Amino acid sequence: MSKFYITTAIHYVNDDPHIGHMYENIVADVLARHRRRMGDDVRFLTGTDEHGLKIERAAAKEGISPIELADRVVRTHHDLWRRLQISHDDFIRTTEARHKTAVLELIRRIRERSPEDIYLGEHSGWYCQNEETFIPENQVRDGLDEDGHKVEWTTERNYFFRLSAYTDRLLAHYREHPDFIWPATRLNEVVSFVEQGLRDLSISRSSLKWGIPFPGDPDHVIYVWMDALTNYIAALGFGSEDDAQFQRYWPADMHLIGKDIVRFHTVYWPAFLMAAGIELPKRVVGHGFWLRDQQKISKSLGNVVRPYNILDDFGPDALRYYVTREMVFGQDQDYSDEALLNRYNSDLANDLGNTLSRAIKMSDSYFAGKTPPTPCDSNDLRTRALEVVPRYLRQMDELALQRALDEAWDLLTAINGYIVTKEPWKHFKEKGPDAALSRIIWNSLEALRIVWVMMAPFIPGSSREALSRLGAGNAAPIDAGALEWGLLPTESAVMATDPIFPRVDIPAYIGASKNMDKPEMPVEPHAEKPSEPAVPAETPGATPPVETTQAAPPGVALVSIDQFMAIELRVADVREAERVPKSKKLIRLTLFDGDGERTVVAGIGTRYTPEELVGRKVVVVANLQPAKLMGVESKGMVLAASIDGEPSLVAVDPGVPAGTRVR
RNA sequence: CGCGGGGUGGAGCAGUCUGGUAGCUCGUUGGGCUCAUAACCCAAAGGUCGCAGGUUCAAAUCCUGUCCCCGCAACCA
Repeated sequence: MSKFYITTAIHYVNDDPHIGHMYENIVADVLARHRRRMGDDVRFLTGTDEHGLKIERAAAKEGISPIELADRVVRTHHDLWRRLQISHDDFIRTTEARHKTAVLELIRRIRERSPEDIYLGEHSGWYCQNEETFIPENQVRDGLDEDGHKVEWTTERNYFFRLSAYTDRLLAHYREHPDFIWPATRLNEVVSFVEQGLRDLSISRSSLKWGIPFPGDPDHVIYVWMDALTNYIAALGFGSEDDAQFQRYWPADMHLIGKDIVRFHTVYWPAFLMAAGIELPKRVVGHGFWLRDQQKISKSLGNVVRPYNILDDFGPDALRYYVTREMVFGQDQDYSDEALLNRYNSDLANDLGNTLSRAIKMSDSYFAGKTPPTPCDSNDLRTRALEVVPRYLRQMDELALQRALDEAWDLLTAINGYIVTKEPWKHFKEKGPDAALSRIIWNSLEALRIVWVMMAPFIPGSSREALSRLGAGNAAPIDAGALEWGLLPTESAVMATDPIFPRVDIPAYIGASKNMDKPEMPVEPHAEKPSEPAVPAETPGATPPVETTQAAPPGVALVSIDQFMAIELRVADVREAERVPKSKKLIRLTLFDGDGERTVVAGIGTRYTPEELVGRKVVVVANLQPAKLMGVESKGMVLAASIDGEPSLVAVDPGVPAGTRVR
């Protein structure tokens, strides 16, 4: 029996899981269920990443400890995976003792085996006193971070991993293991990244407290990737007294992750393992993203998809089927409830469910509530099944889930065709339930049984139910053997009951739940959601988008009239306007504000042309801290309403002279 | 020359690596059936595969150029 160890990324507990996380776990689950049924000794791991600044600060904001926050969010993760029938064998949290043990052991081994590879060095960056942390370069503007706090160029002593020493070894590994990274386009990206040469990696922070203390230097905690990635071996008991599972299951057969974190899994992680003398995972698979209206999902766009309503109303299998059927594995795909429901109606209700109903109904009425007495071992359906099943298995092995489903449909469609051709209802009227009719119905049911067995990893709950209704037995194993032709028992009770996938009236459903797939619908309503602060771009585990901070909703923080008056808003005339070279949406405006001219750069180029701006009156924030954008100094800011990123300038009546105060 | 993805019948996509009658799902139209969930079956209409060159007996597929769209990054003060 071969083993199969598959992992998802560990999801960051700053928020409830969205469609991207669900997709990842569903795909991993489909693969895990498939391998299990093919007889492999499967180990399926998922979990949560709980350390880091983002959690630390979100917890502080709520006045609770980080672990309390993590505990709470983890509950919703568990809840969701249970509802989606994710069959993981283990769930790891980076705050668990076993995880800490493993991380410390990994570092110990690296130091023992490659003493030069972890060293104390200096890390320089923009440090914010107020937040006690380094701010990524792209969040620093003009000496201020995103929240307007002052930052200083600071040097901190950190522990480093000598990643630079692994360039050649990594490249050699990619060459010798072309399957290491999937799909191939990702491999190319990684190779070209590594070929540019690698820089050493900072693996500790003294400014951060919520993490694992660095061994031998408790002023530091272990930073991000050295912590997070280790979960894959920590869950197997690496570094503990009982590492039997590690011996058994490592190296992982597949790390399933989002395409955004492929680099960390194919560069950092293998380098760490090489340094420690541990075998490398066999394969890293980067899946695509779910988009919303062709756009990346992000909180600031307000388009985070959490189809909990679909789960409530249609159960896990509608969602499981949709995400695996609709997405070409590895590529991006647009999500919509409507597309999901169309799939549900046309595939699950009309094809899968309806065919089940019609076959069962006939067996029920022609053969007294049972499967027919006469089986059949040679016919068109059997021939088709014998062709389809091996193709299906091949597609499953190649991660072509969509095509595997296509194969199942090939047989399913053949069943409908077979029934129409044989016209069993006519046969019954003319000749009654004879052996010929028995064979026709039995063949249909048997082919259906195989279809539903093929569907089992994708829609396990419905498959179990369908097989039971078919008379295949409640407890019949859904294993590799179940894909053989001829297993349906004769004269076994069938259940002709309600449709397994009732059709849905899509316009009515969508009309009735306007906000159905709109954002922010948690599994369980939280009393209060932490609005998380900006985060370093390198967020491990959090699959798709690194979500950006959204401005607080109205009514959260009140400002006094004095505070408001401190902002000087003025009417200004646009005297000149031109696009900032090479920029997409920046326009450089020369404004007359009553006193003199000033240059303001505005990000309105997607909506306005320079020509139409000249001569307009705009409202400008006159006393804003200047900032440099694309090399152009901007002294102020033009007010505009923004609809989905499309700006619309705030206007005043034409007669208002430049310089007039706005309030 | 920043990095990457994409442009294929009305919609959404596969096919491109390994050139050889352009395929799938949905939708549309006509017919059939009545066992089934207004389901199912058959048939038809509908595409010069973004554009222009080139290689070739043959190009959606290979090469060159070009236009457009979308992510990331840079620039949303």
